[in-house]
Amino acid sequence: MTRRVTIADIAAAAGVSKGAVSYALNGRPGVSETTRTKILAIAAEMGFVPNRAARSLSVSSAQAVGIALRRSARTLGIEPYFMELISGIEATLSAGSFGLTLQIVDTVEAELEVYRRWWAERRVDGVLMCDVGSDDRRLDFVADLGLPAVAVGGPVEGARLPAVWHDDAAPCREILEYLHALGHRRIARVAGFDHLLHTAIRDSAYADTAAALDLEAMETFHSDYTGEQGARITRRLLSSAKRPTAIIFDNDVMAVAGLGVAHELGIHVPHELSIVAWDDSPLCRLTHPALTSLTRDISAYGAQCAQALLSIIGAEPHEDRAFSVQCRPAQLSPRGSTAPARA
Amino acid sequence: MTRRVTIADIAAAAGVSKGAVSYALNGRPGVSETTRTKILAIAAEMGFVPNRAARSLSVSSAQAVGIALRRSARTLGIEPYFMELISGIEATLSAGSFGLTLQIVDTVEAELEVYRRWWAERRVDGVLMCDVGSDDRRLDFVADLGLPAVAVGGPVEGARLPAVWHDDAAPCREILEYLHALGHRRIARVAGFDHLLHTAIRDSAYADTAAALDLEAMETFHSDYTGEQGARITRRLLSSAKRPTAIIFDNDVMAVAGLGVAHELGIHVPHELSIVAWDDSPLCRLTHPALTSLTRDISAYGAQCAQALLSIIGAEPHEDRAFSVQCRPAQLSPRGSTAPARA
DNA sequence: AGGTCACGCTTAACCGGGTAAGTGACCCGA
DNA sequence: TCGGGTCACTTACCCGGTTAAGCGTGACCT
Repeated sequence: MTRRVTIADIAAAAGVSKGAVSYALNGRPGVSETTRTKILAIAAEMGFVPNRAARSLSVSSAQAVGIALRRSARTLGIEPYFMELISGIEATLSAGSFGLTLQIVDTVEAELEVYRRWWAERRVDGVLMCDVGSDDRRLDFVADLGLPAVAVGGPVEGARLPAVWHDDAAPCREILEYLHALGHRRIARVAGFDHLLHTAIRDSAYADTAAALDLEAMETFHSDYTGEQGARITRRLLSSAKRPTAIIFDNDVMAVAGLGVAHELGIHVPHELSIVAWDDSPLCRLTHPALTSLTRDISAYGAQCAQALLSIIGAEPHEDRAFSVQCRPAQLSPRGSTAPARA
Repeated sequence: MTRRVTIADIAAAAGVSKGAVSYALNGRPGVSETTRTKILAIAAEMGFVPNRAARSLSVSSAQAVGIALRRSARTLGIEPYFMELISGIEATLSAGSFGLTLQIVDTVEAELEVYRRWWAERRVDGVLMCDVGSDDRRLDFVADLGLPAVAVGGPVEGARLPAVWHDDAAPCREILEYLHALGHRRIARVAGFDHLLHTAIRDSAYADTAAALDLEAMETFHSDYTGEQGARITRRLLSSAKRPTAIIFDNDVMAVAGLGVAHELGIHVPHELSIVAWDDSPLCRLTHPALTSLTRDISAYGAQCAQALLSIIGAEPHEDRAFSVQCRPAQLSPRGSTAPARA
């Protein structure tokens, strides 16, 4: 294992100074084309890769972005959402030769502390914030810190921060009208954390749409996105006297759990109960019947978030430095879990 | 947003030199207790956090480890395994104030290139390698590179690298004997990638155990761990003339898909078909019936892997610098998806 | 009293790459 | 022929934290 090769080594080999090598490698003026080619050739031959720490120290940029996830290991593991998001983020970042630093935290305080440390240490150039809440402390915190950040979700009112989001209200209307057209009049919804912004948005979208349709019942129950909670709520719903003929779940995991409960109670899906899931992961196609769900390209979403962050960091050509980006809303993919309500 | 505070600022405020501040902050001898306390107080008051790049540059350590995942976004998303593993890894790392750098790659070549770059850039101090294959190019590659690494899985023969693994053979025997005791004589197995080391180990463990028992059939079909493949193979198995009475799946995702296929074909689980899954994620408890599965604590496993890596990096008290670590094998958790075979 | 040693601190160099300022050499126009 | 300008490169210092070496002071020993 030989010593790493530094620009000093290249300079020596090429018979020029460190400075010339630096200019040559960074494509800056200051060296002749002949010398540049020679230096590049030598650098390639010696397998030169610049030391990240040294570069960071002088240009003061980490060439990395951070993401702190505040969800339990179990939720993170089972929800395909996060890994797909990360994979999309990662693809964009590595295309721009940025690194991704990941940390899992317990509490908001811990999360804020991570941001503070990352920024003070200059370990990251910016962060992506998931699970945006309706009145999120983190937004002001990072803005005060001066830490470049993008909110993954929104829209964020009076934002001092750009957000990448999609319209959640339209798909809600779409689902409800679809179920209504199928003849469903008693509909329930198992929602996610009620403190999250998109939950609030969906809440009111459902309420508004329900009011406009002649529904007998449209109730919402908040949960924590876990299968256990999803199953528990579904079990209660399906055991009630006037049970709903359709249930909408705010994520795929709860929907699968709900389907399990229906099986357990001998309630046939879709003949006796229709099920709709948000977030069309492969999970929705695993079950029988396959779940009708709201499809969105989460990888692409992650990619857009990363793009937005790179843009405010300034690593990107900032022609389209749009402050907030709205993505294509989720599309309803009808599958086997929805059917006309029985008379 | 004021300028970052550096040790020079603290030195000025305390009326001492940069060197003294450094000694004080790092708990090294060279300053009196009085001065040390004073410096620490001033540093705390000014909110000092050392610049990571500067420290890395002088001590040449990145205080970060890397993990490159070579799986498609969809597999990563849906398999709870990875996120649980990462969460365990992360917990240990952040306890030692190490960062985790994540990258997703397509090919082995890309993965090797990532390792080379990370190490050359000194972006990481070591890496964790998942999905160890039976004749894995990566092992020699990183060893040649001199990049500290730990294999997540094993055991690796003639290893130049430590590995953290658990006995896969014993649980295989346990499953097969359990199913045999339940009266099953025609058993099938839907396995994972055949190039992976643990797949090979399980292959021979099943073969050996099957030979010792009076089984009518014990066939294995390799797949790619996706639900689609799992469903396809299960569909073929259950449509055959002499269909198995029990199927063992090498991961939870395929098991859930298999259960879906059984429902689809009107085959009752567990009365007509028993199902066993490896890797007991919450997914296995979501379905109805809940899946009998092999439980192991994946977070804890990840934590041990990270511990091993920190130990060879030298960041840990290396009392127990065991070269390879064997963990507690998976335990069978019987649930509703297994029952006595029908006569 | 003189020598020695430990302590507490400063100085200065170093890690490796970036970059402003400086220096010849050369060309060009007046 | 000389001033002015450009080109090609070197010099030197910067980033911020670490650390070997140096140095003055006081204590302790003989």
